[in-house]
Amino acid sequence: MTDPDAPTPSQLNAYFALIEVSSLLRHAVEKQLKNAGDLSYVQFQLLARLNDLPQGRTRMTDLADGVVYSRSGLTYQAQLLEQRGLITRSPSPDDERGTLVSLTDAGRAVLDLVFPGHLALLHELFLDPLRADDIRRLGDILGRVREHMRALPPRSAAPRRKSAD
Amino acid sequence: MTDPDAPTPSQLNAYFALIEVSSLLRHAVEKQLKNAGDLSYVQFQLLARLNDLPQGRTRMTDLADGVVYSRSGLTYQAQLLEQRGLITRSPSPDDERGTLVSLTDAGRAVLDLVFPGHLALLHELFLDPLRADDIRRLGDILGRVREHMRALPPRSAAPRRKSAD
DNA sequence: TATTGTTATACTCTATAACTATA
DNA sequence: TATAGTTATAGAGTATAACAATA
Repeated sequence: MTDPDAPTPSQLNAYFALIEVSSLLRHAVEKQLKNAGDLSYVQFQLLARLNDLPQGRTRMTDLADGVVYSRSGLTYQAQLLEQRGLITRSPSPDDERGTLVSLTDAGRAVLDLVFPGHLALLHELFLDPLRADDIRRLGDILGRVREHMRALPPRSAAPRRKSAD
Repeated sequence: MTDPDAPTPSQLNAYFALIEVSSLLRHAVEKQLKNAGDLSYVQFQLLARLNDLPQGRTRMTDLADGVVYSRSGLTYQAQLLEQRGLITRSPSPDDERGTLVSLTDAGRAVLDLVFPGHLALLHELFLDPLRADDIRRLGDILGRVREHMRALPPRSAAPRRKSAD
């Protein structure tokens, strides 16, 4: 009755809407990426992230940051991408333990191949029904949540310590 | 240069924030549900949906609605839940082809077991950093996106027609 | 002929732990 | 001793197509 955690209708509404929207969006995007360039969403994220880096390369660990899952999962995806010639991996000169990941021209080509459809879908599903100020506000609010989550002790994407929880 | 689909920084910001927030939230929630009640997120959604129905039961197809994936996927999850005694399946009297799914007492018990932690996490990760009016606004905006998506010809959760795309 | 649901199957992804090597 | 990354392995989830039964 006085459960402090009992969510208000407004809170539930926001939660459910977030879950359903992100889940539908992700599902549709995954399909598009698969069809257009035979990429999984994670692979696309990795390539896109590399593409956004000025130098076009990083260490594995930095690449994984925020893509949320285990080291072995990253290695697995990197292997697939390397086999397809979309990235290269080479030992880091600075730290001999590290691996530098680079986007290849072929990798950039796949991104180019996939991007138009990706953007079209993004508009069709997500952006079109919203006004510019809605979008700003949405980004603002979710941006704050993101900062909050990033600042929390990592429950999920724990670096390597003893998995709390 | 004049690509009509080129997203503005504000649009990109909203998109990336949505993806990261939902993905971190989902990851954390999945972990909690697994630990607290050995439920996958989908299983939780199915049980919760059944729990919200006044009669406590529906047909498979209606249960799948919005949980976004294939019929066989639903059958798979329903099998797991039935094996654990959390739901029952029985032939529908109205339509002999249909299957009625019901939540059992054990199913309700698992939900009760899992709910407190679920809500706590929801607050900790998602709701706490937001003001009440942010949450209202967020639910409003995402609610509109949701309606928009639902109204679109189903690319992903296509009922059964010839899979477009 | 269309629809409901199941089955068989193959594949992708993820996580855990053990391991190598460098710092 | 801690960190970067890989490997081995095992399990969970998903999709496709073929199928049976009913409408």
